[in-house]
Order: sequence, then C-alpha cells, then structure tokens
Amino acid sequence: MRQKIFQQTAASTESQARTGILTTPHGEVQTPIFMPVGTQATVKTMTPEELRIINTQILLSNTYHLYIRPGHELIAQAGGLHRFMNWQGPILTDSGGFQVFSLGPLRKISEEGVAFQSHIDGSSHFISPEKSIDIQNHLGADIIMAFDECIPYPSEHDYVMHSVDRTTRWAQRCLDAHRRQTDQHLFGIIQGGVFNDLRQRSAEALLAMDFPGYGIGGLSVGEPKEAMYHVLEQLIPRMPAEKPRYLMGVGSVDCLIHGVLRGVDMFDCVLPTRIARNGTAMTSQGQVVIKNAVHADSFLPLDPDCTCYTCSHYTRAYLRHLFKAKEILGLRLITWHNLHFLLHLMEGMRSAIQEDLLVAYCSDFYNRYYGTPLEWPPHANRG
RNA sequence: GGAGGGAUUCCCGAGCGGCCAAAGGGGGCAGACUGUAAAUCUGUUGUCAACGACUUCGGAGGUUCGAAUCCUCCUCCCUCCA
Repeated sequence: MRQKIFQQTAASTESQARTGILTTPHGEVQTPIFMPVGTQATVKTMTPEELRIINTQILLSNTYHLYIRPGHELIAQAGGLHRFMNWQGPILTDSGGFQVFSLGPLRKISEEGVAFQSHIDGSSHFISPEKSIDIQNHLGADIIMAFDECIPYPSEHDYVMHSVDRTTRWAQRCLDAHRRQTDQHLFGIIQGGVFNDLRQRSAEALLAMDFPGYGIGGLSVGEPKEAMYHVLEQLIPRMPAEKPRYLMGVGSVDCLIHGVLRGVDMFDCVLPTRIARNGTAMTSQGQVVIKNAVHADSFLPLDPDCTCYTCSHYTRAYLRHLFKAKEILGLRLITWHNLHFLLHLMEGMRSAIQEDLLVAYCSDFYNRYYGTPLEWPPHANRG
C-alpha cells in the first residue's frame, strides 16, 4: 500500500460529490479544485503573487514543453520547477501524453514510446514512459502523471482497446521508472474513449497497480458532453473513494459542475486563460465577449458580483479599449478575472458540499450562467 | 511661369477596355477556443423587396455593343525646373 495522500472530508447526499484534502510536499489542497495551467512554467500573464491573491492552490505544468525548452536538466540545476518559477505551492506536471494528441502530425507512436518532432525547431525527440518519468523526476512536481496516449474522438473501438492496453503497459513502466516515490506522487491515467467497457478495462488494470491517485484522460476532446458525463457516471463509482480523481483538461462551467456532481476532485484546463487572452470573460451571468461593440460605453464592471482585482477597479469600456488597442494589460486583467471566477466557483461548490446544499448551489449558478436549468439527476431525461 | 506624376469601395493600396462590387493588407463587425504549436484561428465587411437587381473607382462630358480602365475639359494633391 502506497502513501495515502487524500482524505475525504464531506460528501453530498444528493450526488457523488465530496470534499477532501489532498496532501502534497508543498502543501495541502482543498478539493474539489481547479488547477490553473502553466504549461511553460508560467500561467500566462500572471505572476505567482497574483495567483496567490486569487487563492490558487495548485498549478499544472508540462513535461513535453519544459523538456523541449528550456530542458529538464536546466530546471533541475535551477533547484527544481518550484524554485525556477518561484511558485512554492503544489505543482502537478502532465506527462506529455496530451501532446501525443495535440501534436498529431508531428509524432509517431510505437510500443516503445512516441517520436516527436519539436514544434519549435523540427528536431527529433523520443519520449518513452521512462523518459517522461525521468523528465518529471528532474522537474520535481508534487504530482506527476503517467505517460499515456490521449486518443482523439471519434476513434474505433478496436483502436481504443489496443491503445488502452498500451497505455496500461506504459503505466507499469512509469511506475517502475519512478525514482522519487517519497516526494512525488505518480498518478495513473484511465483511458478508454467513450466506451464503457474499455473505461472499465483500463480502470481495473490501473487500479490493480495501486497508484495514489487517478487521472481520467481522453475526455473533452470533441465528444458530446453527454458522452463525457455518461463515462463519468459509469467510471467514478468503480474508483476508490480514498484516492483523488482528476478529470484532465476540463474547465468550462458546465463541465466543472457536472464533474463535481459526479465525484471528480481535480480539474485543469487552459480554457479560462486562453479565452481570456482572446477576449472572453466568464461571469456570473454567462460569457462576456469584451471586444463586442455593445460594451464600448459600458462603465460597469465585467461581473457585478465579482470581487476580483479586475472587477473592482476597471470597467467593461476600459477592458474593451485595452483589447481593441492590443494592450497586454487587457490579457492580464481578464485572465486574472477568469481564474478568480473558476476558483471562486470551486470554493462555492466545496462550501455547498459541506453544507450538503450542492445541487441547489449548482442549479442556481448554472441557471444564471447559461439561462437554462441544470439537469440533475442525470438520467431524468434519458429513460 | 514651365515639365511630369497622381486622385479606387471606412483607411492604405492593386487593377489599366469585358472574367470587377473591384486583389491584398489594415480597420470594423461577429464566431470559435476544454491535460496550451494559441495575445490564436475562422467568417464577414456598397445598397436592396438579395440564387437577382441597383448605385460605386475626384467632377462633367465623350468614344465603344461594353469603361475604374481610352479621349476632352474642370477641381484638388505631389515632385522637379525657373
């Protein structure tokens, strides 16, 4: 039995949701949690101090990108990722498995691993499960991820099955290669696309390996949301209650709410930071595309219900002006707000779980955001 | 005073007799974005009762079956010489 890193603290009686504490070498994390993404050892536009102000508990960073540039050895030389980027809180590194998906045309998969062509200079690189773990051991994140294949949607059952089995073999190789068991927790990643039998197959094999936590990967890659929710409903009850469940790559408001209701503890996503840089804010009343002409003379805050730095000091008209003028402050201010917004949503859900009022909280939040009612429980309209 | 060059759709700028409502940028308007190849990408941008019609290429005339494109005059701008 490996070190126990997760402690459930409360559970919702009307859903699968729970709160918990995830313990890492750099501090505790209250779950359910959203993890801002700092792919290249920085959450784009935000300083660590600013991330602290909005109550960021844990960050994500990326193996592939840091390996390509500036190199994992350099980061180790700098004293590890925490020191390198000046973030002393918990960090999770993704294994590079997502780049197997996102860098599609630039890579070739084999049993041994994945041959990549650098998206920077075209140079050839090979990342195997052992290599990914070695890089992550050098980086020194608190939580590291097994090297997996993130499969596109749609994919044939047959392909997914072979991929799942390979990801399972890779998971064992990751476990065998891991050299910092005491201060880095290695999570396995359950794959299987939208096929319940393959999700189960993947889960059974990985649960037998007794990872301290599990990622649910290969979702939010283009499949209908209903399909994703259905996978979660089938899969999560089969996952151990005493271990954290991390739904990888998810960060829209509806998916966060539906994920928490189904028992997910951890999320990460580039969505809030990316759409912020492209001029879209998430607000209590739904998305606001700040570049749109309707905001030109609006001297109201982005979100009247928000207490973040951006909303307490700047108007929509000013933010729109910054975007129109291509001023970098605009990117920063909306990134700040969007991250605050999602972290605040998660905090709200944690409190609601503790008071066992989660469904009411989520229904209200969802309705104000989308203007349509939250569907819960899930099977109400599916027969 | 003399010699050239130029005025194009919101802006810059191609076009130099039919395939031109007019390339390409910019700007405007809108959409997308889910383990970040992203401060990116896509669509749209004369008018209308709109698979068609109508008005546009400094202004006024003219040549031609047909003109943003050729000719004449006018207006304004730029360069060079006195």
